[in-house]
Amino acid sequence: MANIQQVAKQAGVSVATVSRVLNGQNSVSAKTKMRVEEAIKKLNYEPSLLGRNLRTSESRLLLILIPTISNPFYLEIIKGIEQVAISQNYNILLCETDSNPNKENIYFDLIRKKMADGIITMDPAVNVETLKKLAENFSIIQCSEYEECSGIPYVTIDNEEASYRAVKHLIQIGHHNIALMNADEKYLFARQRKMGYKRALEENGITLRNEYIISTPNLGFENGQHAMKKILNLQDRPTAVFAVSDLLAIGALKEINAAGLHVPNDIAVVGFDKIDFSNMTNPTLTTIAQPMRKMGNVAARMLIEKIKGEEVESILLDHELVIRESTSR
Amino acid sequence: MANIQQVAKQAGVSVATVSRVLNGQNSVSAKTKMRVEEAIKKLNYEPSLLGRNLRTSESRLLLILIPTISNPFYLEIIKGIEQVAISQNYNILLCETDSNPNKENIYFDLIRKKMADGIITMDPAVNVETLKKLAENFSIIQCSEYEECSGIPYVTIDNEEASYRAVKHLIQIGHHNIALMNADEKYLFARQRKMGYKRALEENGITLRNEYIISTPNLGFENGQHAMKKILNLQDRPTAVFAVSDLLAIGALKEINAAGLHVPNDIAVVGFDKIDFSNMTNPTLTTIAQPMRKMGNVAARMLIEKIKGEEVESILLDHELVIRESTSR
DNA sequence: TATAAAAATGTAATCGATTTCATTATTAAC
DNA sequence: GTTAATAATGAAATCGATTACATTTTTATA
Repeated sequence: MANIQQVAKQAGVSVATVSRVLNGQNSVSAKTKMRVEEAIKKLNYEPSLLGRNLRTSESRLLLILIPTISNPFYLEIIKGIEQVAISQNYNILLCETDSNPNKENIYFDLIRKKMADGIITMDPAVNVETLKKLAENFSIIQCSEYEECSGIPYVTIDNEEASYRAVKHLIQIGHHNIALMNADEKYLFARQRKMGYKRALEENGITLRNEYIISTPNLGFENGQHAMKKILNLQDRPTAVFAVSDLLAIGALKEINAAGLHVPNDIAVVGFDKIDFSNMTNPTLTTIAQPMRKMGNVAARMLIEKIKGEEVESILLDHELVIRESTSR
Repeated sequence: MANIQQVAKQAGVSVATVSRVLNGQNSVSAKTKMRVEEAIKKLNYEPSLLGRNLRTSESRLLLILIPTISNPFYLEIIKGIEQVAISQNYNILLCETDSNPNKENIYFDLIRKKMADGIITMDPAVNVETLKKLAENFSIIQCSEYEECSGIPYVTIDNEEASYRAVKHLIQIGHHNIALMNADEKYLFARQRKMGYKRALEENGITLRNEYIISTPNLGFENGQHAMKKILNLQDRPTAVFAVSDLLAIGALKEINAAGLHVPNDIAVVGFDKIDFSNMTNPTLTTIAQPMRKMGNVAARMLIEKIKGEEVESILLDHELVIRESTSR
């Protein structure tokens, strides 16, 4: 495990010259460059990033905060982030917060202690104040879910509009009794999607029924099952369900099946996200496709710009309604 | 952004003393300790890990190499690793290799350049020689999949036995024509599971039929669909399928359904891994449960021991057959 | 060939912590 | 009240790179 000093000695030059070769500066003569490269090869030298990072005051590490690693929705975003990060010589540290402020704090500490250069958070509902304060001194980008008045740049989709389209689709194929399986309204996206749902109903002269709106604490499969159970027990059973996450929708699918009912004949189902599994269910799931890969790309690009000290603006990306078996007979 | 010098100045002590307070050494008098702590608070000081890491020659970062982030099988292992890592003050860098040597090399470089203290790899089939050489100088543990004669410690399950049990279960419920949906035999686990399959057949006097063994390049959902298509086209269609991964099995389920056949009445299906989704399908999937969480825990513990310079031994963990709807009528 | 300009190289400071060793302050023992 | 032992503190080296600035070498120009 040689260091730069030993390489310099071996090549008969100063450490500065070795460093110049290492960083591809062209103020080194071809001859010395050769000598240095030979020394590097001979000693099997690899420059330590610990030394470099201290000197340059950067870690080239980006933090990604997600509530849970179990929702495939995030995975595709992560891939998108990584793609850009790697190409710009950054690496990513994946941080599962479990929406737990304590766990989140462990990762916040990493940026406070200079072990990370920036944060992409997909879980800003926790610890908003800390996040805001942190954003004053460090580079932070919000991805998918965001805090409205935090002043922290974000990339996301138009949730209200997406939700509106999903519900409108159900109405167009003839449904009037449409349930909304929503997330906890502490999440902005939940509030937005509810608005879209309402707008679609209103525009089509359908009266909103509060008992048709069910809220779940999380976006997991089991939550979908549980919520669906409640829906199936309603007096006037809805003929369609719009779930704000594919996992919820898949849980609903399962529960409807278990009740001996048929999708979409008895109950139509629409999900949200277009995770890979939404195509593996039986029937396949109609859903709103989010441009997850692109969202990741954009978030990473924004963050890196922010780290460089540039101004960045928030961005809304497009979404798409993907009609599949769960809404077509 | 204060540094240790400024804190020392503010508190009227030397940097050594500040460092001692920081690291909780008890050779500091209560009075000075107070003064230092006040200075820290006043200056809002956070010690830089860049400086510390250079001095201590460690990064406290662990690399986790996985072929793809899309298979939930790995996610639970990762959680297990993280649990132990965090508790020991390590952080993990998740590295998706796509089984691509070039991508793998990017991450290998991270350890060569001291930016990581160790590696847990779940994808040793790529770049075996490089891995072996790396293991001479750095701490590496293999998890789940491993290279037999590499001399690198591993934690995994008894794949042959697990496979044997799965197939035996199918035989016990009356099946004789059992297909094996296997992975590419370049993977050790694929070879081992094939052996278990063979042993179960032999012990029960069932003749092995080569056309019943289908091999897929990857463990994805689509591979399962594709392989199942082939199986359904066989002259003498098997009445049961054992797939070496839940994703494959879920793909198979889908395909069987699409063909208008019923699981398990027409064809029984057994998967492998017990990923969360194996319980969300319809019917739910009989599968071999791997102790993923524990495997992650153990791998992390082994790696940290190895980093400390201790000797570590390879470990085999228990597995379990979970019987669900796809094999019970 | 002498001199100025440009290119190549070296010296030493620097990043921000930890830690060894030396020194000073405190306590204990007689 | 000494002296020895112990506790507390500080000075300075160190980890391994980068880089500003100084110096030397080379090239270009007249």
